[in-house]
Amino acid sequence: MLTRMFNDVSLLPEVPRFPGWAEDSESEDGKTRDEEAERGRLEEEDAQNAHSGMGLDEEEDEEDPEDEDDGDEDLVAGGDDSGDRPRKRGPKKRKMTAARLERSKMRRLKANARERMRMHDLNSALDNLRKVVPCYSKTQKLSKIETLRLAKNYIWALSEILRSGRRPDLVSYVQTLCKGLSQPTTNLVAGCLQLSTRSFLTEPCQDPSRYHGNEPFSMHAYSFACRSRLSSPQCASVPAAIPLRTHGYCAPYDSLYAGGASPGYTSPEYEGGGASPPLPLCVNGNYSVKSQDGGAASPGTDRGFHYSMHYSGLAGTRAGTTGTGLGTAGSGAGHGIPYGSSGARVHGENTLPYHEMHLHHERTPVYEDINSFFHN
DNA sequence: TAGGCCATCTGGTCCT
DNA sequence: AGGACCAGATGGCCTA
Repeated sequence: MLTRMFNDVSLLPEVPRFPGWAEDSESEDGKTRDEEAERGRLEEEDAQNAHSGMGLDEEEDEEDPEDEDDGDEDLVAGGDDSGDRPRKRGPKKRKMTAARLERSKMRRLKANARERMRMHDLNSALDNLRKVVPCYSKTQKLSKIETLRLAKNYIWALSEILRSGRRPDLVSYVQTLCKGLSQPTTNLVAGCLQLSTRSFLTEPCQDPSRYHGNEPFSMHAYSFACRSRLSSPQCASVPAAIPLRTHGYCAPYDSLYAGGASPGYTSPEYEGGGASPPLPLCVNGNYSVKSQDGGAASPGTDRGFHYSMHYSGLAGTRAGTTGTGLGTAGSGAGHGIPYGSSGARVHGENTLPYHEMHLHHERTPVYEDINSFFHN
């Protein structure tokens, strides 16, 4: 069930795809080609093993020459009914004839293959989960347990935002995300959010008052367009700091409401028409602190390039970019959490080329509910 | 080298 | 009988 849910991307918020993700080339069922190739290879291996008898217990390989005939009617109570020992209860064991042995081997091999596939599915689902939690890296994957913990914290944080109708400040947000995580993962998440670990580990956590804000989700103080990566030619011409919003909602929420659902939001900076899509502005929080200035690392070596808040709000882009009515809607519904002020600011650097931002999720009724909730 | 993480195999249990 | 799921065991790989 969980596996199915994780694999079913339609159940997940819309995720803009990073350039690196394109390599995954997922097939319809969410499996990558590599995984499918690997699966095929393993199945072949199993087929070969079935003939060679690899991976079987030694005792199973022992054959009783007396049982060469089909001994289905030969039953042994408890496996041993000789001597004075009382007969064991339970179903009578059948003698392992050669035929039964062979069938047993085949069953075991098939079960192994199924188990392998099941675990691959589970891992694939975990990979999908890694991509939608706030800290994603292709080069340094979160462990399974850390992924689950972070996901739980992330869900909790989002739920808290929805429940309270207030925006948390960055520090408390990161504290929430990092609750129960290991130190390395905590550092990673903090790095993703461009927050020094020390700045929040020393603070008491979970202060409800941190979810503050008189104007829910107003982003006047926190609107930063991400600086375009110097290495990204598509973004090279984007002004360094363009307010994501001049009024109203913050980036991630904009992306929930975009596509015409957000009355009053038409950022004047991006109202220009024309067929060419606007340059995307993002609020990705990147790990690459060193590349804040002009010394941005090259894409090939930029570790931080993968550490990203990939649910970047595309608030800088005008609504309805794709002409589908969905526009940029939802593509930022996620990590681009509106932070309250705690001195920490989110500086995104990654600006994704427009064509890298795939809108592969339909808007769900949930988004509509959220929309109506915040507009009532 | 110890410890963490992972993939795989395996047997048990439950369900169809 | 067979499949799904689970947990224990085991060995490999990697890193501090």
